[in-house]
Amino acid sequence: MPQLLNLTPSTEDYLETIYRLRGIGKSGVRSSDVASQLQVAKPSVNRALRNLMEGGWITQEPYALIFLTETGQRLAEGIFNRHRTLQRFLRDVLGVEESIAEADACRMEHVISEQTLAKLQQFLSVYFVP
Amino acid sequence: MPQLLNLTPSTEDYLETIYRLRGIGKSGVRSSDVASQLQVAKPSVNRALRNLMEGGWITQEPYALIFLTETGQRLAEGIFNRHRTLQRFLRDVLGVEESIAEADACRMEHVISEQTLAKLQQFLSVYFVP
DNA sequence: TATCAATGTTAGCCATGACTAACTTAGAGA
DNA sequence: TCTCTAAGTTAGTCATGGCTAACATTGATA
Repeated sequence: MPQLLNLTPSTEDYLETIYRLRGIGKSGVRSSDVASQLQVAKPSVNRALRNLMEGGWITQEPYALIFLTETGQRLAEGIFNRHRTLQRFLRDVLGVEESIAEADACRMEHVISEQTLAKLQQFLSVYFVP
Repeated sequence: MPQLLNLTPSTEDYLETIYRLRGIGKSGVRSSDVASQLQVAKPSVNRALRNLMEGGWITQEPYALIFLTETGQRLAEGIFNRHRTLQRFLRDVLGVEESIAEADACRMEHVISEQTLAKLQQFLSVYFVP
């Protein structure tokens, strides 16, 4: 478990959401879109963004769009990768319903080790075309 | 996800620990053993026990041993079952190292759905003798 | 049986991460 | 260009779940 323990599950969720809303490269994300996506109030986002800025994972000028930094993007990709791997495994290997697989992946992505992730990926690559 | 969301991960950990320390039936568990097992301070246990009592999952007279109630025991068995299933799956199916599988199971047991648990058990029963 | 060390409890602090209320700012449209 | 609504921010509250310090109780042993 490498950087896993630097970010809390909550903070990982914010980072992943910014990534998924395409806060990549030159495009940016609005704070209120993060709020509605995660179903939280705007001030909750505001505080989380401050944490993410202090960690150097995003940049944001006051009242402006949110952008991932290079390291933030790498980190978000890692989280999203865990999510996608778990989701595929639950759905395609175990046969868990789509929506339940999605919800479970959302929670499990914050707690699995690097090794378990690697083994899951290995399992998928053997049984399915990636 | 049935009663899952009634208990927090932390509270589930306390309940499971009491169960594993054999707080079953007529035998009881000492508060300080829970503390050392979970590596937390005694007052943290004390507060958690109050929550567990309010939920009706344990009984404890002041300064005396902790006992699981009937519903507490059932709940703890469920948590422990999730733990054991995950651990076996990670270790025996995926080939994750014993100690890492244990640590992952410890965290994942609090977040997986009933359906995913059932699918994991089904998978194990097909490939291994239970 | 008196003592004292281990166990259990209480009170109060801190960080996290939600929230609402109240404000400031930005920018689109009249 | 003025206004006014939506977006963003600040301040302050609450619950959870850790912690330490200090106190209370119990029970084994001298």
